[in-house]
Amino acid sequence: MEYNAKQIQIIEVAERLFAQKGFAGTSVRDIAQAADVNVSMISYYFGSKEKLIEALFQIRMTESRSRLETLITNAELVPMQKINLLIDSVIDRLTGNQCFHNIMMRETLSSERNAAISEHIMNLKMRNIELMQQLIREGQAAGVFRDDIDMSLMTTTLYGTVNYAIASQDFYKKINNLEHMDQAEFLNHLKGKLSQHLKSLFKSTVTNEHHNQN
Amino acid sequence: MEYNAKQIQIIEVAERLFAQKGFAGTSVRDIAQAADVNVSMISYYFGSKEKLIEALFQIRMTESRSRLETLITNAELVPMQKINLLIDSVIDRLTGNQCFHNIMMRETLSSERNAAISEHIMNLKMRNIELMQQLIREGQAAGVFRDDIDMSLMTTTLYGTVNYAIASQDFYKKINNLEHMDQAEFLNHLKGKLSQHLKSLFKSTVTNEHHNQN
DNA sequence: TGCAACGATTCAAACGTTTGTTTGATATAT
DNA sequence: ATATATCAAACAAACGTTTGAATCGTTGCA
Repeated sequence: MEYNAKQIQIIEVAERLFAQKGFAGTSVRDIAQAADVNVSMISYYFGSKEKLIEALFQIRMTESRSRLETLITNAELVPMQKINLLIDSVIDRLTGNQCFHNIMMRETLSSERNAAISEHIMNLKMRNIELMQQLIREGQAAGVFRDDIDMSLMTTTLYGTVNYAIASQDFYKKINNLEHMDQAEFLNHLKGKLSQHLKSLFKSTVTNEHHNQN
Repeated sequence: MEYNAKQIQIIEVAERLFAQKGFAGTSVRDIAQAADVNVSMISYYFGSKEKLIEALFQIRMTESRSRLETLITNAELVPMQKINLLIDSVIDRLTGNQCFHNIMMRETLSSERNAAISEHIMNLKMRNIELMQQLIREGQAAGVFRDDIDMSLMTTTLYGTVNYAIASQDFYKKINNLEHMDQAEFLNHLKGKLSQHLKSLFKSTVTNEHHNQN
């Protein structure tokens, strides 16, 4: 499915509004006005509001497909370097697509799920955890990673931390007295801090050195 | 502000529905039907749908106030034990009030914020981070914690991990082949895993031993 | 070049529902 | 008898979607 310029314009505006106010909280008239098109264009191009958000997911999901996989699997790096690469990649991906990941988080929080969207999210998570699994196994085979790593909880910490940091960035700004920064400057700062934090967190937990039971 | 039995019934039903479908996605008629009361009772008792969710926040926030503070500050425990107590307390609080924290997460993700609710959330986060700050300072004064701990990112990892784990519990269940468990059994399992995971994560990162720069 | 014909696009208006809230009559309890 | 609680019904506004006429850009033929 390819989309013309006007359709993409509508999708991008809808993405921003869905992130700001939620799917149910955004009316098709809101979207039409912000995208500067007639209300009926949304039904005309997408069929319905529901199909519009499905189109958004379809686009963003195919965009992200296999961007990282080859980079990580092919690089000739030691396992810990690959983990660090993965961490930075997740930080970049989530900070670079805040609106979409905001929407995805909202969908994850919902019980009444759109089937098509649920499957998109499920597929993405499967890919992510398989990638992580592969990296961990590599490190274990090389003898530098511990054998008792809880994979799904490591990914939970990775995505959970970055997601939560982005969601409460206003609070983080206030707490750390960074309100003087503009958005781009602040985001760079946050990315650097997150990268440093998560890398040191993962290093201490994942490597064999200095391992002691609690 | 005290509420009678019927009001509490309405609030609890609303909490469940807001968590399942979002605030905007839940109609007052949904709530009235699920709570088995007439539609007009919501306006009658709370004034409006907006005031209803504010009442929910007011109740849940005052409930949680100063439950933990005294427990932690007064206990005669070593700093690391206090941190572990904090971790378990956060896990208990978030798993025990999934609906409410789901709603709070949704509010955090929103840009168009209700002022009263924003302030409740801000106050809660302030209390949480001050508590963490106090514990960390104690450990540093005792010489067992590192001096360069990023407080706000540690809390981000703590809350982010637990929140994300709860939000994607269905996925976690599927990944770890735990679909045979009933909800209570699974939740216990998840709490145990989270506790173990976060404690080991914090221990390696926070303590002075084996510290090496990356 | 001129023009008819065509499908794709755009629009204001209207459609039928659903929304949050109010009303006014009735029931219950103190 | 007085205040509180409950209800079906009605309210205007907002909702997602459809309609049908108007406009646009391209193509085929004279």
